[in-house]
Amino acid sequence: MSRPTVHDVARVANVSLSTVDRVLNGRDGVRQATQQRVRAAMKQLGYERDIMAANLSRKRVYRIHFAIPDGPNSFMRNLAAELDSHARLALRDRTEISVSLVPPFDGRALAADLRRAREKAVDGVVMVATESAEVRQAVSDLRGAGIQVVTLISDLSASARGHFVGIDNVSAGRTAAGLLGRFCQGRPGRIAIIAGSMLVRDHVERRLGFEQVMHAEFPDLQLLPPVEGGDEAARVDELLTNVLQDCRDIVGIYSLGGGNRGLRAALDRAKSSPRPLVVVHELTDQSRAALQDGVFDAVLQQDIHKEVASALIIMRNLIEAVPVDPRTGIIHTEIFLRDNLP
Amino acid sequence: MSRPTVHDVARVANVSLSTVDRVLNGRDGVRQATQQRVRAAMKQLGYERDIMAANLSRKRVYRIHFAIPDGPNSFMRNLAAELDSHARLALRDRTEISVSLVPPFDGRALAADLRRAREKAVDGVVMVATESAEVRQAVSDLRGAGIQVVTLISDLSASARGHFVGIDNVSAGRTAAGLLGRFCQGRPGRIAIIAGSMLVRDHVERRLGFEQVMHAEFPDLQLLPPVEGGDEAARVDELLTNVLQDCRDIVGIYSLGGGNRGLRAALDRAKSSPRPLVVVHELTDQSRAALQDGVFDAVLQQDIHKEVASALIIMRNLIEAVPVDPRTGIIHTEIFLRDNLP
DNA sequence: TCTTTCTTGATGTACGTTGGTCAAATCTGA
DNA sequence: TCAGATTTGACCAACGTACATCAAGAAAGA
Repeated sequence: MSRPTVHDVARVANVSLSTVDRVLNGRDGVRQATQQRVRAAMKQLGYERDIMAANLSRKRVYRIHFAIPDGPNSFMRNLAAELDSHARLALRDRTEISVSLVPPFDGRALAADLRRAREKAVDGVVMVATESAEVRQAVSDLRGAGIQVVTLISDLSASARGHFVGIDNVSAGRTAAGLLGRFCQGRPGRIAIIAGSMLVRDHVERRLGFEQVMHAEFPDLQLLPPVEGGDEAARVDELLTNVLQDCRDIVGIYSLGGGNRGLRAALDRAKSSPRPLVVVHELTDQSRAALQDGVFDAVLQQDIHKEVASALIIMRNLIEAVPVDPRTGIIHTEIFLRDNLP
Repeated sequence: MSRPTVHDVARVANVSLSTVDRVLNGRDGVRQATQQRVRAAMKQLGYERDIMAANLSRKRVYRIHFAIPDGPNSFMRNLAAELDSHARLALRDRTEISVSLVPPFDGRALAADLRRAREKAVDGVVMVATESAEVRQAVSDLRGAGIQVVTLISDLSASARGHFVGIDNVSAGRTAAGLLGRFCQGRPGRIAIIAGSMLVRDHVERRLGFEQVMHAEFPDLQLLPPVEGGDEAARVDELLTNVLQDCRDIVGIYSLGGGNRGLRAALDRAKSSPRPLVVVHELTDQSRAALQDGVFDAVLQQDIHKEVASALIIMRNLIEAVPVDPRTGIIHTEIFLRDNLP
């Protein structure tokens, strides 16, 4: 009726409890033939070790380290806050969370932090990745040391990470294009793209998806090459102001990174007419207000709370070598219009 | 360093282990004053009972019952399949899932199933609610018997349910209107609304949100009164065909329930030109194909997998009397265009 | 003061697992 | 066949909690 225990396995395999334990925990001193018997019994009974009892016994604590970008970017600030609130709750589940803030878009700094995590001998590392050879090396070292790695929000290419948690950024870019294209319907002109940095994969992928759909479905709209604002409001403001002065026929803007305060400031100053249609990422106080005021038309968002929760669940499963449902890591991109603001 | 245990509480409160146990588990025979001391010690130490150890000790199994609508509706079929796959995994967490399929839109049948669940003395019931006095009574009886209730996908009004898991349906309706309105830009005409039944709250709420935004923001578009297709393809086909024949100036259609196969059949037969813009709910094989073929323009979706996972987490917390983070139950409405199909 | 009732403490067993120790049984090789 | 190594079994204490029993102590009523 209820689930089988080691005792049941021992009885069926006709060995002692100790032997089952030896097989289960990979200790040596068990003959090959006996191991087979025990494993057969486990399979026959459908035995699964009771993780909770096991953890209780060995006083296990999962130690998980988060490496996330520092800086004024309000999205990352929210992420840090989210981690703080999770840290308290996670203790209930024997999970200890540490967080370090690393300089954004700086592969070397991230790699250094990963090395520190390896020395602290944590069980797992969750990071917002920056593309660089050093980072890929550091990740591979972590995995070599038996430490699980999950990328969050921004992925690493061809890396040996365990899993990625975040939205499908190519799809997000395509969505942005689908919306912007339809919203601009029958109004030919140019589209400006503002990114944070092409060193982070999420931005690269968003751009890719955006351009795919724009070229294929809305050939009337011409794309300007992306400008990189480093996710900083002041820089975005400056760059966009220049762009708006240079091109008077901008009908749409896609901002796929941070610094939306600067975006709005530039738009308010330019007072173009008709105003360009604007799709941005991340719902913050600024972007929400801009949506309500009709300055932005759509905001694409990822739910940080759910991302952190997913990352923790996946980490636990990876550490326990439990098969991970790939759907767990897929966070859907939410679309906010003025009408469905929460 | 590590979390405090009952032993620590006993020591600080200067009582025996037995007394702490009595207070913790609400057994009687402890003086008021002593109870205070113990509780104070728990607060001081930040003691939280180790649920895993507790469950191990008392051999607890969470028994959770799901009552979901039966019928050919592919959305509900997916839900049933999802529950099956969860049932296996949940055993790991000491959770036993039972499922019963009840006739859709039938308050009496649902209430009867809830009564059966009460007699089986499960720990919690998750249901897709149908509005009816009998259901409300049955829910109140369940809670009276100490059984937790969570509504899934469709809520109950003014009910004593513990929580709701699902999308914000008013917001979904508003989103549909925002999209449909913009897509129909500058093309005045009439909008048809197809619902399943006004006995389920999700449909009522979607309609409400849709009409709010349509009236406020797109006064050029006139709304036809909703037709009720019972989420059945054949009936939807028939009803919509009639509507399309009666009104030649339909520019948009919002289908907020099931039966999208019928919707598409009717559209294919009518061959209106220009074709009406269509927003529907739930991504199925049919709706996906229609999106790709350009017959549907947007599909709003809720992620059943995440909903079931959330419902289970919330149930566990309710049963354990752990405070529940209200965000856990909020599932975001996903929007699919042709460009971001997964 | 003595009995009765209420309150508290001490102790033990259990849950399913881990991780020991120690001795007994079994298998090697010479 | 015997020493030596290898494999196995029997047992125990722990993890943090639940739950039961019994006895000791305190408070209340007679």
